[in-house]
Amino acid sequence: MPAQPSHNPPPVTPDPGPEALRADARENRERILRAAREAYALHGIDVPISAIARRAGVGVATLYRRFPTRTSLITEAFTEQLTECAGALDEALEDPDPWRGFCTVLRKVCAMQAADRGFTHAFLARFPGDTAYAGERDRAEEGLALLVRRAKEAGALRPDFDVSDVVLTLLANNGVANGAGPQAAAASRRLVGYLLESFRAGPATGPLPQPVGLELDRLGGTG
Amino acid sequence: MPAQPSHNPPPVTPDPGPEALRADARENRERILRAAREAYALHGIDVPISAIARRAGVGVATLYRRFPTRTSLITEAFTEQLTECAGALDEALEDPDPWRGFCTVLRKVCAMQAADRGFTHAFLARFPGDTAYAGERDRAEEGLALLVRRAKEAGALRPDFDVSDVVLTLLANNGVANGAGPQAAAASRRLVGYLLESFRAGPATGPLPQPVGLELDRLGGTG
DNA sequence: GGGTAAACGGATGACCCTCTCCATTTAGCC
DNA sequence: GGCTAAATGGAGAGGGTCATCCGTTTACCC
Repeated sequence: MPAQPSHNPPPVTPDPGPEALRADARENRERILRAAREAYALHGIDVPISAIARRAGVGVATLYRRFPTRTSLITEAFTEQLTECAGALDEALEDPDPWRGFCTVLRKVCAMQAADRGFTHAFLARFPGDTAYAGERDRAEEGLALLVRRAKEAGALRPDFDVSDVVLTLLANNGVANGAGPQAAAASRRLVGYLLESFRAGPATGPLPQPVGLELDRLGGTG
Repeated sequence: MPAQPSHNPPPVTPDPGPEALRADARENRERILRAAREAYALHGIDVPISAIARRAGVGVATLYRRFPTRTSLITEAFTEQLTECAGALDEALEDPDPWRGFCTVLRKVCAMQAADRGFTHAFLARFPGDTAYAGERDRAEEGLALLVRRAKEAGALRPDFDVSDVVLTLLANNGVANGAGPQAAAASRRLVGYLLESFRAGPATGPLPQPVGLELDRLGGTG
């Protein structure tokens, strides 16, 4: 649907969208995102913008024209992984064995956390006034609650497990992923192994400390 | 043993030690340490030196005269807590029930982590070329290994538990402590509750992922 | 009380990071 | 091939932190 040639005035070009860009600009946009993902995965979320620009082979101004603020770049860079997480949850929900689905999704997301230094930061960080992920997050919370309920009803997940314990797991895994250096992946696997054993319904488990109402959006690094 | 009055030349005054300071200087030194501990506990280890100096009511230069580098201040500020940890371990070793001692020391150290934002950072951070804690650390590793062996021999700790799983626990707890904000303490308690259940020797536990040889001194934040 | 060396603190330099400006280059269309 | 608007990139403003310098103040000893 080609537009009228002479005047088709978008009010203030609020967000042209990547498709409306000139070919070279779109190419550069992709290069920037790739460079950002690599840099975040390797060095965490604190890498300077200039380093990303250098890695992408573009000037700083180019980066800023495409991603006006630091957080907009981070948001965009991790959308792919967030989608992957959502996909893992969907798969888990389709598994006829809810406990297996539960284990699989936790293992998968934790492995992603361990493989990418920046991912967790982006995943858990509070983006000031940001609603970019809100939709995904709500959907994830619903799906998670459903999965947990099913696993409990199947008698495989302990009854005093709380949905917020998933967030607890992610936070704990985050600590391991960020702290264990080159052994992050292996350490994360072992932690998740321990926790899943704990989560499994068993004969004689004593009372746990109270669950905490951790929510995905109330988490955040240093605030 | 008073020194000769006129000439008793220490080569380059390598480290006068806090006792040799003038009264006001020693007072200020204490004020700085107190302010640093407060600030680190509240805001994490990233607070600027100037903020600590302001909180202590001294100038920046005074702080730097006493603690020439940023890390030297951090090291000194957390020595107290490290000593407390070592004490907790000693108590645990004296407990006739090694499993109870094991649980107590893990609970205690994790609670300290959760209560103090900066503590874990300081505890786990790699201090470049630093050997200040080396002695304490070696002693802690020995004691920990002994405690773990006793708890296994008592049949209370699962046989495939590895000493490095203590570090794993600390890292995981660190993630929770840093991520859960105001609920850090409660979240940490719940995590430790789950993990201790997993660590307890039980009838039918499947194989765990391989242990990782995490060591106290090979850990570190972002490297 | 007076002398002296220790201690003090504000100003300052060096460095790094985020984000902007503008002269120059380049892609897309006729 | 030439025109035009989009896109580019380096230089630099602005803000923040670490660490130092030096003129002034203060504690300690006699």
